[in-house]
Amino acid sequence: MPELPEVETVKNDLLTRIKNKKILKISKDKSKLIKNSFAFFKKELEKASFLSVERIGKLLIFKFLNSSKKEKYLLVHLKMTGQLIYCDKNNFIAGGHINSRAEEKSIAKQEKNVFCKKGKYTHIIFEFEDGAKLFYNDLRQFGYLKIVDKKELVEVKSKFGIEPLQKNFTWENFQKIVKNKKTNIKAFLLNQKNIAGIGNIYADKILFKAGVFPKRNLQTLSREELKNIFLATKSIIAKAIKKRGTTFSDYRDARGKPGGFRACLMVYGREGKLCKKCKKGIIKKIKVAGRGTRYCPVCQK
DNA sequence: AAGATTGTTGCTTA
DNA sequence: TTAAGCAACAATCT
Repeated sequence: MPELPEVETVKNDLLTRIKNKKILKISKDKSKLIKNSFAFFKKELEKASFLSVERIGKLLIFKFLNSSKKEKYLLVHLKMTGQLIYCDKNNFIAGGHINSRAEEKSIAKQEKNVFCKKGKYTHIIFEFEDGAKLFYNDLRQFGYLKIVDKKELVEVKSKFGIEPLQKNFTWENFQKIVKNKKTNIKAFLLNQKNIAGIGNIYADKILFKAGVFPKRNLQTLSREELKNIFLATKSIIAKAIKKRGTTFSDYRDARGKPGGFRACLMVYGREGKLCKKCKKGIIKKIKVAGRGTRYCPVCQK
């Protein structure tokens, strides 16, 4: 599932490829993913160009000027299974050439649900002036696209907490957010109003690294445990971005490629297996904050 | 074939 | 008033 590192990777991939390119045409299969009317969506975006691509939490923000030269923003949330796949006019999925049916098939086999052409789960296609295309694919169709103005953007942005890789994510600020909260640590990490961008996979990974049991209440955590969680958050998010994100099932970057962080997962998806760290504990799966949660009973107290 | 999957919202309760 | 917790929702796979 795309969380901060995955969305950051998509953002960076797209930025270099679509910035300032004129959008000629937008077509759709299912418009329910678009939260504006499709007529409005087309009218605003066709003949415009994306001036920048930004990210806050797990949300992508594409800035553009509409035909009246008003600054507008396209918000894209990939939720669980959304993908933005960029493909140039020669059918290069950026980073790899698809030039034969056989090759395409073999790639589709290894990486199901990735398309250099319109596929079963392609819902929206952006066509650019140079013949390149951007595919929005979404198997479960939980994601959304929405055009907003500056006022609404500010409103949306204000709901996010601190970004783990920004300067203001300091030990002091972290302690401030924790203060007076009464929930368990996993729910705290998942809440986008506290820290922006952490999802289920990275929350489990952070708590494993910090050696903290996910159900622990914030107020019972020692200063040292909190500091370990703070440091683990920083280092894990940074490392995951370096590895271009985690692919568990559906996530792909804008080049259609899986992320490289999966091998680094210590608990997610490893229930019933021996803990890689202590080699004693068997990874357990429980429910915390309504989410499947994996932990090592030996390493996490 | 029911249950699991996760990110987010909105409702209820404390 | 605010936060915590929980159900609901989206569509598909096992």
